[in-house]
Amino acid sequence: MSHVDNILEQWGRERPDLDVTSMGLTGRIKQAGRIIGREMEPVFARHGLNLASFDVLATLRRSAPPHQLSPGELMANTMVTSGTMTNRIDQLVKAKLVNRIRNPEDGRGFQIALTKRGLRVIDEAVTEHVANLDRLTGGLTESEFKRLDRLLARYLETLESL
Amino acid sequence: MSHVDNILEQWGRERPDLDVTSMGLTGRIKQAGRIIGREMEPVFARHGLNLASFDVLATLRRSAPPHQLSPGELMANTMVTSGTMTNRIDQLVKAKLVNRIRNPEDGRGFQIALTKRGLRVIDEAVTEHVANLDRLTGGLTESEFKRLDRLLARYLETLESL
DNA sequence: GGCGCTTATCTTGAAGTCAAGATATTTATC
DNA sequence: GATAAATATCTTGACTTCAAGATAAGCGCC
Repeated sequence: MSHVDNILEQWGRERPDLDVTSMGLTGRIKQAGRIIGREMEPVFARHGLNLASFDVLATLRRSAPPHQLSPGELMANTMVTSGTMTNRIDQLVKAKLVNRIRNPEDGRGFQIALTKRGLRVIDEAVTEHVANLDRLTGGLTESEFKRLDRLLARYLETLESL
Repeated sequence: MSHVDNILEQWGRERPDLDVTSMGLTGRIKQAGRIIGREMEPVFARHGLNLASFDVLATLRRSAPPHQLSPGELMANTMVTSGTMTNRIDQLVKAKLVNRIRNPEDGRGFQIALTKRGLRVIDEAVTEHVANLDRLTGGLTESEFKRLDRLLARYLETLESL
């Protein structure tokens, strides 16, 4: 029995006036997200990355060649604040995985570009990351996977239109 | 179309060699978890709490009367480290929502107990929290909700036995 | 062309977390 | 009953994040 079921049972005993059905679904989503996140980290670590740096490098990698984005575009894609992004970029520059390139047409802006090494590192890391995600979803049958994926997509739709 | 679908599409263009199907499902779970977390915060804030303090108070509240647990038990239930728990308890003591009670039978240990005010605050907060979670799942039909919940429980089962 | 407004990025300070180690108490062994 | 091992909790230092504000460069209107 899952951690989440325990919590629901306890609430049922101590606050029987509450209907905690919705807490079950949301709790399971958050719990699954935590476990997935925890299981992702070792793969990143093997390539000298963490979730933060992987996130930035992957965002650059999947953007069209020449795999360059401004800090502002990276912020929008990764949903972190400007301070966080400055910090992340600083580290990646230090690790020689990206370069800051001054934008010649707008002196306020930069382009963040993958270095040759950055491209190699993220390509290797993503390949292994996908294999890891396959492992993390491998306990489901194909039918279960499809139904869960479809229902999650539907749920996200309702969440994102709140 | 969701943020997650965009990411999958980009990977499909830039790394067509990868099968990113599993990234879809895991990405949706993590994204849904993020949104749910973000939407939960304002409710906690209305009661002077954040996710961390709500978590501790709720764990105490749903434990059997007299709603007391040791820091170690709280750590096990909330899955944070000892330093974090000490910090959380300190704040709750300062806010007069819990008391540290020396354990007379084991001088190493404490019991953390809800104060009268703590009990009132968490009871009010949980009631509103559940209503909020109802709102966050209200976009699904009853049938969709049930099927999603069941599949998530099944998926968690596979994850927790990794 | 200059003055203010907007935009892009960085800096600062506060908060929360963790890992590692310190402290204090109990339990076990002799 | 003294000493060692185990246990429970707290302390410290480093790290990441965010919000708010600072800095710097472009843009528009007179």
